[in-house]
Amino acid sequence: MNTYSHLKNGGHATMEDVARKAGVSLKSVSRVINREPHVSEKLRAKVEAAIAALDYVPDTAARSLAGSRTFIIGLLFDNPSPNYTMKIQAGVYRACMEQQYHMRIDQIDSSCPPAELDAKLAAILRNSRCDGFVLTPPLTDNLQILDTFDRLGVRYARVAPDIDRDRARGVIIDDAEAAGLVARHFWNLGHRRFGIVTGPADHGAAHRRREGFLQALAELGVTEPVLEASGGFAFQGGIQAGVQLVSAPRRPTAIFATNDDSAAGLMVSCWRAGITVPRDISVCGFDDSWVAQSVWPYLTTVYQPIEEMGYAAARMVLDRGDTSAPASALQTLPFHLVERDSVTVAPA
Amino acid sequence: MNTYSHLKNGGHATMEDVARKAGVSLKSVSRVINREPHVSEKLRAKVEAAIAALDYVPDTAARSLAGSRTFIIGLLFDNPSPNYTMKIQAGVYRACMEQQYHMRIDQIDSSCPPAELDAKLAAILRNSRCDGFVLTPPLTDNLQILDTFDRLGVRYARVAPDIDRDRARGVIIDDAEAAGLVARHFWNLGHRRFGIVTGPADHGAAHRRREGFLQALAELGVTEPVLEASGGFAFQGGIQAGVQLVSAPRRPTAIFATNDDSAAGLMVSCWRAGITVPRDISVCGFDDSWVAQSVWPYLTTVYQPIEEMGYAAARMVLDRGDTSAPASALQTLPFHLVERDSVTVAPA
DNA sequence: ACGCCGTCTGTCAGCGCTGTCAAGACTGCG
DNA sequence: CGCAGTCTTGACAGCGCTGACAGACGGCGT
Repeated sequence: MNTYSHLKNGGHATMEDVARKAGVSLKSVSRVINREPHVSEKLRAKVEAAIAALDYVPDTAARSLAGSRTFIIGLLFDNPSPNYTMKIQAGVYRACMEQQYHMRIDQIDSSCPPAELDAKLAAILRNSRCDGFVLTPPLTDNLQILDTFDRLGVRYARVAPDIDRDRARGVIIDDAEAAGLVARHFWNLGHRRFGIVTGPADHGAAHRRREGFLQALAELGVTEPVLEASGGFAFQGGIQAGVQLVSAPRRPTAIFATNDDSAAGLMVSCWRAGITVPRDISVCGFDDSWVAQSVWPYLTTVYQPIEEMGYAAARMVLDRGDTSAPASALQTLPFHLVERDSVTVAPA
Repeated sequence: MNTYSHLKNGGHATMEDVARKAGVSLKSVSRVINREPHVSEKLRAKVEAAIAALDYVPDTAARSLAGSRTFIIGLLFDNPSPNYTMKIQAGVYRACMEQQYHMRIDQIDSSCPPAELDAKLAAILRNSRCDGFVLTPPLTDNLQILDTFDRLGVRYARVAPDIDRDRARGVIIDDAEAAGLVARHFWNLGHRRFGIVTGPADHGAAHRRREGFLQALAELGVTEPVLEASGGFAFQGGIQAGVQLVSAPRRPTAIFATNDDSAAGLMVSCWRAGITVPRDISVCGFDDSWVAQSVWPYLTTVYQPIEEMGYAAARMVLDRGDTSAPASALQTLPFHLVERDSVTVAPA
């Protein structure tokens, strides 16, 4: 004998219950729920009161069966980093909740042969049609996926797009500017000899971070060449890069590792070479990922609003009504430096 | 002018198309799809041929609207560790794909006040009714959730349950046995003085790992007391535990950190104290998480089949038909030792 | 021969909602 | 005062599928 025993349906109010209670037609309830125009204030109030009274929640299955929307947005990823993916996911999830949407998740191995990728894409598009997709790196820059979506008129937003940036909606941060911030931070602490652990050659963000760092340094008047070593955005790569950097004749006093994983590896190399971080060398990472606080000393790093990027991308997919923004708008989100323990003043 | 232009629906075959093509009734197609009994081989073959020919995929929304199933299973988590959660999620996802199910994800903050938790649960149960849930730690052992689900007759499976283990379906590993394996591994390498970094006091698995380690050591004939320090399953805690362990008068030569994060912290303490891992001290972790390969030396650790646990739990929720197994069956999955670089023979 | 039961197949009414269409209530204007 | 145009509301037919039910058929016992 529960509160809802007056309802035919097993405990769940339906739109019909709401309509009856409010004394209006089914369609009017539907209009209120979908925020359609041309609904009088009075009617809206009545319906909303009835909805609240009955604790009514529209049935997604029925809505998508009857209407043209599916109330699902898909998150496509192919990222080995669980931290990154989880954060994006949390953001997308939050956006979905706000709009009564569901989130679907699909992993795609973008390194597989084109034919296989095609099949996988077709399966995703067919099995559960979504109202839109959020693309995360490296899928963000996969032309095959982009072309397929554009050809089929599928709605999507890109997280951290690199190539062809204004091809579609996307969310980015200003990597070059962030790297410049690191450069100036080092400089202000008195550092004058610099090193950088670069990322994968074909990775757009990695490229922009390097450029930004180098250019800021040049603007600061640094003439001594910056030592470079490739870390491939990986822990192991960071170790190897560290070995090179640390044994250089004129050793840098400050090294910018372009992501946290390689920064962690770099620090290991320092330890092994008997160099104390940050006393002898300052190390700055990028991402503020989980690993930044799983190393010692805790990593000074650039915070990237990854969850916010997921959120923003999802909103771009969701906000269909908003025709004011062009379909290819790029949104730039703020970053900031997280000062922890791996960076300090230059040694005397 | 695409391949499917003969279909009324926009490119997607419906059950009606299949029925017409196979020359059978709608209901017969439905029977084949749902693997209902009393379907002749001949009819099944015809229908399956038509399904294949039309590339037909049943519409989930329609199925759940018409039938009693929703084709959604929910994954409830409240775990700060993205690694763990991602792995569980991958397993659940795989199980869902196999059965044409969707996966829903909901984060619940189990530390919030009971009233709030109740509200959150009600919202989840109401907003998108699921056919069942997978509960991950620490939700697994949350009595309020368990009670609510049992009272409402909601189907669920528990990942790594601790208390009240045979209250419902669940997937576990034998933590005590795994810890024993570590103990014997140390022993076989000649270690005779041991330490352990324990986990949170109220954490069942942490407790069992400690017990298993201690008991195996006792069985091996170790009489010297095992040094203990609490690491709370965290990096920072591992550092602190390491400080204690490392400065002990009769320093252990082998330390079992009951999870990888605390093992990473422990190793940091070793470095800082001028102790080389594994030359001076062998360190073994537990979980084989991401961090195990983000430290140097790479961590020897116990692999826990986390993704498999998610998969198995999801299967328990999905396999409704299988009445052969009791509703409270526990499934125990295998683990194994991953030998990397942080454990070696005892120093002379 | 008959009825009974078990197997196989089909008919049909919705599930809860939205899109379409149309009607009623206004408004402004000639 | 009448008419077109706009705003507001409602009636109704499905969306694609499943559950309940009924009919057809063959083998069995009596």
